Amino acid sequence: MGGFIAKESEKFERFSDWFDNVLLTARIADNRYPVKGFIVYLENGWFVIERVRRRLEELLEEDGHLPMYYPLVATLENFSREAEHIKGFMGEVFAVGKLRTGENEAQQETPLILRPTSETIMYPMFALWISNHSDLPLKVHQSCAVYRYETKATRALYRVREIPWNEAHTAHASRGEAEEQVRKAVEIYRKVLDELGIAYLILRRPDFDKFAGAEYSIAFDAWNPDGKVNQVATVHNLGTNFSRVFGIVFEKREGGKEYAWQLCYGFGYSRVLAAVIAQHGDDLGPIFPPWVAPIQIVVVPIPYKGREAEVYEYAKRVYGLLRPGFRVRLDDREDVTPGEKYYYWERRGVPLRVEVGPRDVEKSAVVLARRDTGEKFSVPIEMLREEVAKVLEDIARSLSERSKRRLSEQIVDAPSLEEGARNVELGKICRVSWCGSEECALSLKSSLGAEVRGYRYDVDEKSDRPCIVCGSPGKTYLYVSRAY
RNA sequence: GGGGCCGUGGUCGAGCAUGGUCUAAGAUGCCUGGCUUGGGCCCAGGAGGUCGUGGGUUCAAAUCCCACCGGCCCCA
Repeated sequence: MGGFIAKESEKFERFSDWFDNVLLTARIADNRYPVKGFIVYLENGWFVIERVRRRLEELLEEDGHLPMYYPLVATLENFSREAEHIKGFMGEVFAVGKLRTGENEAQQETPLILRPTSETIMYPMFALWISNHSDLPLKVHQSCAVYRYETKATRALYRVREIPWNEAHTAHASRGEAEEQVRKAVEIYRKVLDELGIAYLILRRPDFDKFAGAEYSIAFDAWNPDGKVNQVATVHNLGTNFSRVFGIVFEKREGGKEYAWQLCYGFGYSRVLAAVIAQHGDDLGPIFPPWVAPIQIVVVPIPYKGREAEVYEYAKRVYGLLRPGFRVRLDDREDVTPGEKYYYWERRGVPLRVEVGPRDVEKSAVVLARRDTGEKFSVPIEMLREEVAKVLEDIARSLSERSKRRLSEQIVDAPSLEEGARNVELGKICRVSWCGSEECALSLKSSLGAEVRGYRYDVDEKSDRPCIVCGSPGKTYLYVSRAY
């Protein structure tokens, strides 16, 4: 009763081809839409995003974030208020205006811009709503799409021009309160990603790579089979940089006025979906963690000549038993062989298969087959529901563990620049000792040929080695890797 | 920002060098029927292509030239 042996050579060796293929055959996304950087999310991809969205929003709202929806467009004037912000984004904004329909129609008005992120759309409103300490904290969130005119090569889900995400924005009465919110935001994102079994590093970005207009930025970098890390979420402490230019001022309890302390943080749905596919998938296709799987269980009848009726009857019964509580599908197509059905659903990422044939009818049992390991085992029908629940849980757990293991295998300590450069070449995430100076971090970028992703936020990593660049005593470790 | 490669049914892909034999190979996927059914079986039949788009060269363009669109890769 052997299953298959999961292979991942294609995924690791030819990631690009593998990924594009999987998107289409597993009905996740279709990137043939004829506008660069825009894709169609198909039923399975969108299902996963919707599940993740609901869970994230639930956690945000438990923490007091109010759901709102802000306009897609902004005036160029508002967008330009914060100097660093506009510097960081100006090169990639979409402009919109009325389509000129006639030759002699007057020159069009100053174009509006499509949000590349919503600070400059939300904060003028914050200024209207916040006037005193009792108006704080203000926490809002929205799930929407933002638009960034990427000029580099785009890639479905990873680097797109229409980015589905959730963005949260908060305003607080003190620096300390804002700092506390940074920790809460990190916890919320961590929770969702952990539930998906995604393995990542939480890194504080070097100053030269922080969000345009932020005091500092924290990012979640997920590993990817091609060695380029995938930034799936970020948390930014804005300090009072934006409240100063948008006039978000509150009257303090003890009198006097103060600029509000602000945060913004974003969680990229399409990149999280990419991480789920890329980290958990194998050469056959994706393996969806059960709680986000569009179909969790597929029931495949194995009819034999002369015994079709009883097998189909039994399969229906099994299906009926699983229906309440599970997203289950009965594949009773009669002109397709069971083996073909196995492949069909495996390619679509269904985490668990239930096989029922004449042998099972006789024994009042079923065979469960795990998508992640290929393992098969027989379960008596009285135990069906509990066993299925247990196995699904175990699949989630083992996907998560396997992914964490992969991440730690991908991180390599580099004692020298040469070693580091070589490992970058091999698609590793290099951990290097660092003295803490901006110059040294900046120079790593060119000497290793990769992005400096920052140092650990959640773990205090003390370095006892000299800085890899300047040789002076190291303070902590920097992570350097190619990136999306 | 700089450089290179590529675009042929849904998907992959032969053909392009040396224009004509292309009424465009093959595979896979899809549809019909039969056979089979504990891992993609087999047999028979079928649908599906303005050769990315526009222009040019030519008696003749999938093939040569230009522009645009789209995709991939490398370097900053």
